[in-house]
Amino acid sequence: MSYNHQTVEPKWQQFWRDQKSFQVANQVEGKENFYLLVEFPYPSGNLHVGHWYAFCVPDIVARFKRMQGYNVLYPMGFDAFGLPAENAAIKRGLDPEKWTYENMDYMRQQIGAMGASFDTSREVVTCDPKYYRWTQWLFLELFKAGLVTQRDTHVNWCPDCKTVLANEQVVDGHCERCDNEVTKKNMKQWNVAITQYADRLIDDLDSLGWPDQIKTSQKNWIGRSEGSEVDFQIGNETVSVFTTRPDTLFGVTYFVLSPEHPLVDQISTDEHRESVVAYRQSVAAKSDLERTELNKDKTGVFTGAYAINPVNGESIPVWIADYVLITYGTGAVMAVPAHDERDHEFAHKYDLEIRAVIQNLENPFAKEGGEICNSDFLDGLDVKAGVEAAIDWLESNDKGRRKRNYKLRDWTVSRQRFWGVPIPIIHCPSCGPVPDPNLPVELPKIDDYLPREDGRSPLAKATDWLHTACPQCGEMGERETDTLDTFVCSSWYFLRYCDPQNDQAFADREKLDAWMPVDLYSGGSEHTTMHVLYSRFWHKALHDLDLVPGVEPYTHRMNRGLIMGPDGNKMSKSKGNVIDPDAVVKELGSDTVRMYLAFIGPYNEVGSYPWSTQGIVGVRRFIDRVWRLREKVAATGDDVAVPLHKAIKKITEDTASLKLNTCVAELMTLGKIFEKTTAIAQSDFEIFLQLLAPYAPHLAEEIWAEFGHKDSITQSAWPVYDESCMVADTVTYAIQVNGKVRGQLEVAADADKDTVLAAAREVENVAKWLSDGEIRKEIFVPGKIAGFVVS
RNA sequence: GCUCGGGUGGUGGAAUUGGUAGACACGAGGGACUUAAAAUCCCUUGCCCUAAACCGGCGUGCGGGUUCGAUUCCCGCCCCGAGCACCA
Repeated sequence: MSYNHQTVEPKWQQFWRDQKSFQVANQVEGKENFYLLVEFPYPSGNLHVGHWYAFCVPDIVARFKRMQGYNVLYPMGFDAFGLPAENAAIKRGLDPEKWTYENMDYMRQQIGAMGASFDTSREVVTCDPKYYRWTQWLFLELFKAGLVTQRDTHVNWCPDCKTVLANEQVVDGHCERCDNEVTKKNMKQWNVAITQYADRLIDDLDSLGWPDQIKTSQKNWIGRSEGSEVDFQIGNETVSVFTTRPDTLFGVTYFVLSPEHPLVDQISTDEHRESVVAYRQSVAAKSDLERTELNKDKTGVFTGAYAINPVNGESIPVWIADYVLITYGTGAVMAVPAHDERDHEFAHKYDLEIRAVIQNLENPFAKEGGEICNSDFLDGLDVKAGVEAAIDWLESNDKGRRKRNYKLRDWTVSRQRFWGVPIPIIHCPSCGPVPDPNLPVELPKIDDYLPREDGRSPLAKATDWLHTACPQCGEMGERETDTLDTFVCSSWYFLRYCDPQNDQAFADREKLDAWMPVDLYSGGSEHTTMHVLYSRFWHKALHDLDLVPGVEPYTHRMNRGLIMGPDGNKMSKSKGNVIDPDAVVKELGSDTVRMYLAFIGPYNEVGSYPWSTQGIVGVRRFIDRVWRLREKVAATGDDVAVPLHKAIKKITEDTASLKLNTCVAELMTLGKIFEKTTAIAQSDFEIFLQLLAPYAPHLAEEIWAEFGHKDSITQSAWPVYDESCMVADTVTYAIQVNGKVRGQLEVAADADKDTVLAAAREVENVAKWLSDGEIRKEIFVPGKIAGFVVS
């Protein structure tokens, strides 16, 4: 009878539920804890192939580690607040809460049908007041520590979502969620001081064994550069500039302020005021995208003012130009057209002086006109050494300050949207912003939750909720109406998994000590400069407040690849190339899908793999073959010790390093060997089933039970290989002449060098090649190569 | 432009302290079983040479180098993907 996954799989899923097979205690005597984390999903309403790839393939590792004797935490939950759920609800005219909870119910079923070994008793739902009470509490801890402030901020505004976005949520000038073009606004917003942690976020990466790709992405995003700050006088005002090239100070020929710089009005002369005002208006009207467009012609106007270069007292013109950004450095730059491409382009256009700096040891700051030059130092002095020398010179003349700058901006966390965590702050006319001690501050029920054009959150419509007394002085105040960015919710959810029911604290410290840091965190590469960066920061901030152990939340982070449609393109409804996992599971089974996804490519590398409707059939054929193999099982069978122990070794090592595709290949190879036997010893086949169990758990359980086992195979101990069982009686040597293989030789495994080489000479084809000349050298690689060099 | 990955059959991919390139799977071709088909099983499958096999030659993006031997190490290019990008 052929294998019927439609009855077998639900049976074992029910068994695991009934037995609470995957509920994990925080401590188990004699077992080491292992925390495996996957990113929890948005409750979008349906699981797609990407979810399967994200949840089921790491599940192989969870099951493997469990059998190896680890106490494994593999939890699941829902990232339930935020724009995706809200926008979907708006589109369908539904209540976001109802929509979200219905979706979660459906997705729980789908996740159950995967057969993944999640500990569902630890489920975390971020829109549940029992959860977001602690999101609010943690937010207030950061507020009290001075890491959260409300202030005027140059923000990214999505006109479609009608809310502020963090820098990380703007992709190439477009909203990360809806892809509309983002505009700039100046608004009073809540900011979290992630920039205070910029250095630690970079430097602590060194201690983590993460892939370089992830580390460098984060470093690029944080964008640290080292240089110095130099003061220029403009009239009575002192304006600092940040420069990475203080060694070019003698080549400064003009000075540029960002159009938004607060001093522009003050320093502009009457003669130039009109053009300055006009220019500032034209810049303000531009979107971020227009302003930063590549190869854009540089523009700017002269203010009429002059600045004094501190190193030589020279008077240089002050311009404003939008290639200088108000959000970086001091919003002002010293322009060195001979040594900076942008300054050069600008100087060329507006006919400003270009002056190169030639540095040598006798006369360090000689000057000379010229075109742009990149190598500025003679006699082997490199730029870095020159910069160091320049900073020394500036400091000895009381002009220099060493300074670091970052591209990273503070994290703007307030959102003008309904479906999020209310910011637990009360604005009091006398006391200012005051934390609300009565947590949770629940999201008010309102009928019209649509976002508004004016930038005010819809929560402002809940007037009863809005007006409340100041917890400090009792005066009537107003609640903050903005909600928190959903990335705040996800910055600590992995902590809550350690202690999900706790109503006294966000998590008990002992339980955090037991589980944290996460041993392996698998997720999508799109979160490298969003969620992963935010949560690292959040964790460090909590650590500084002595709320969590350790400075890093994740020991190892890996980015998974992408499953593409059968045509090689990203799956999308419009392309008609979407694979519905539910349909495939119905046809071929959950074991087949998960094993196929493991087989499709290495999980420890970021790649994109096209789904092959034919390829998955190959995996199903293997499952059917295993099912048929069990009929050959007897008390004793053929000797398969060598391939069996090789397979144990290979699968143990490669599962641990997430090369799951080669493990599936090895299982298939071993399956073929069993097919060639006349009978299979039950003890051998049980080892095979154990190796198979993480990959095809339902099938493995079914046959395991057929053999009379009462306990789940997931509770059995992972097989251990024995090196002595892996030694074959004979080995095959490749025989090379001048590096080319000319023959093969099978000899006893323990044959020594002389024996092998002597026999190798006699191999017919080899002898022919040796007769051409004299043997100059002999090569011997035990067990592999015997070789001769002739000439 | 800077940074980090990567380029292997018709396809997805194996194999690197340098040691028989192409495991495993898909696809393709041939055969067995069958009245027939499906399913299953067996054989072949990098390219060239050959009727076929042996033998031989070529072959891991391109060009050099080191070595008895290079997908692997070194130098110089090309291409693809990802991140950053008017960041001073």
